Amino acid sequence: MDFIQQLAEALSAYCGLQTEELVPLFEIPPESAMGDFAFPCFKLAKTLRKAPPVIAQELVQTIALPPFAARAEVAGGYVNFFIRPEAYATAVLSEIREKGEQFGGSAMGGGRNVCIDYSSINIAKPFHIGHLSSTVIGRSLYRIYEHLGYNCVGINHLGDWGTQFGKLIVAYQKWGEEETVNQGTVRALLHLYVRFHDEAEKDPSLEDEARAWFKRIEDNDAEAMRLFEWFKELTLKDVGRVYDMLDVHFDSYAGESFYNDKMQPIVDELNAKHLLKEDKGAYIVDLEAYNMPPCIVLRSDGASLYATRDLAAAVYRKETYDFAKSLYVVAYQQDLHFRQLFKVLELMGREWAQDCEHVAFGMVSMQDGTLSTRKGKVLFLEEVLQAAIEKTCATMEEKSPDLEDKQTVANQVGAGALVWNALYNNRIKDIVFSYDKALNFEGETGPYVQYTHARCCSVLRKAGRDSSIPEEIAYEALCDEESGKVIRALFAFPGAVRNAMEKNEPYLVARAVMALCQAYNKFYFDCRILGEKPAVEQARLALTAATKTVIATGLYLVGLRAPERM
RNA sequence: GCGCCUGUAGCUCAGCAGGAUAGAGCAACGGCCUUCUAAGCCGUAGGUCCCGGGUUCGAAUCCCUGCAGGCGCGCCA
Repeated sequence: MDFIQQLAEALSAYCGLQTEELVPLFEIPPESAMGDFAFPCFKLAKTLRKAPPVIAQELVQTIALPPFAARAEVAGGYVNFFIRPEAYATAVLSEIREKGEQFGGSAMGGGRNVCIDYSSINIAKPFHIGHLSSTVIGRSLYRIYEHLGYNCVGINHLGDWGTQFGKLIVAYQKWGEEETVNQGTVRALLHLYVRFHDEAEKDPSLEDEARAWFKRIEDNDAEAMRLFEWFKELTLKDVGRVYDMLDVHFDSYAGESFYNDKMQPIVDELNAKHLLKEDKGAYIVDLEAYNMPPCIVLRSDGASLYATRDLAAAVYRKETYDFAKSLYVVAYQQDLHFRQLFKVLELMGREWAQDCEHVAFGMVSMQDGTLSTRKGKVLFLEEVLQAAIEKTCATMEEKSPDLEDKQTVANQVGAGALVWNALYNNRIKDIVFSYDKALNFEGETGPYVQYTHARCCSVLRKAGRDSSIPEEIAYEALCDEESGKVIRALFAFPGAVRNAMEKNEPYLVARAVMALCQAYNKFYFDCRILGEKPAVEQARLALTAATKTVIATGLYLVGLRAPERM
């Protein structure tokens, strides 16, 4: 698997540069017919004071090719290296045989902790389509970091504090019933919340009542706390259904209320370090020197704010988990907030502020406008999931009516379509939600990948094999164009995983898995597997087993289940 | 007004730590199931890489000026 490393060593002798300097210069040519790896000579032109094509020519004539390389060709200013196909196949399949579903993983994390704040839902508010991004990006990063040897702490930073709970209590006491709320759960709470805002427009005194009730929560008043805890419990139970459907889990549910008693020390510290400044009655950290608006730490009435709470949370996480990295998977709207937060931490002398990162993602909207909880204009994620599952059921009824346990597979594929759709692009892109797109099962979709996995399983099953790769393989049977492309796609997978971690971009893994599926489906169409000569059949089965294993790993890292039949 | 982000095929996007003829999927049109899952495969058509400068042997990619859109900017979270 270290082809580039060895080619670089061979080059090093010629040009005098260190192997490590040469390795990153290598490229994959745009077409496989041009070679497996390319070395552009343009950068050497200056130091060697020769024209790139001349350097390329000399390189080809001078260097001693490692045994796995068939030949090197000059193409303009490039040297193109051709790897012996059987050497390529041997290297890739051997590594997958050894590592199995750990392929693409490593121990680079060294067991260090990574905190990942994701999903972070609001209590008493619906889990709507807009929460999908944070939930699945965070979960995917969790799995990618773990794959690379980190120990992750998944944190659901619950939005369980704020005046909205006062509003909710007022609404419940005026218009709610215990039974209705217990049955309707979050939907019922949402109705109350929406009604509060409608009525408050006519009668502003309701806002005062709400503030008074919230004050009672802050003061730990028994009745207020009972309702507050009840709302919280209802929401977590309700949302738990969606988390189960998505197979998402958390290590901590320490939310906003958890930090109530942890903010004072932060304020004291800011004060002691002379970072706090009084301004119009409020206390702020002036960030003008850093071209940012001030960070408000205390309101003029002395109450704490979002930033205060997040400062306390950041410090708590460092002290509790001693993280190597702390990620916040939150929409890009909060970009300024996080830049301020990290800057204040830095000013407090917390050097680890540089290990904190806002993993921002784009907005989700509907074709007819943005989502608004206050107006009750939301699309419940659970409804979308149900629709996806129903569509999957219908498809299966048509395509594979005899399948056992259709419901389980439908859940996996339906959820898979949504999750894949949310993770297939660069995080920062805005998404206009459409059922047509989210429930598409053809082309570059989750079901396509799951289908390819099931197809591999089917071939192996018919051959009476499992996904293990035999020691002895007729590698020369894997030298055709189609097999070669599958091998190359498998080879590219580990780099994609590392890259995804470094950039906190799950789509890099998704794209690598997609490329593998496309290569395999082409191979499957062009190359007969079962019933070929034994040596050929066995080699192609081994390639199928390797593909199945890597697709399964990729699906896991992105956050989808890998059904064996569908 | 200031700040952050985005602009590539009809649509959704990849490519952007500079490199070889700018790639996928969807939608459209045409083809492939008496052999391993057709949720698949193949083909056709479709592009002033937002405009203009600059850096470079070389720019979709880096820098600057515009234009268009999204988001944010003191007591919400």
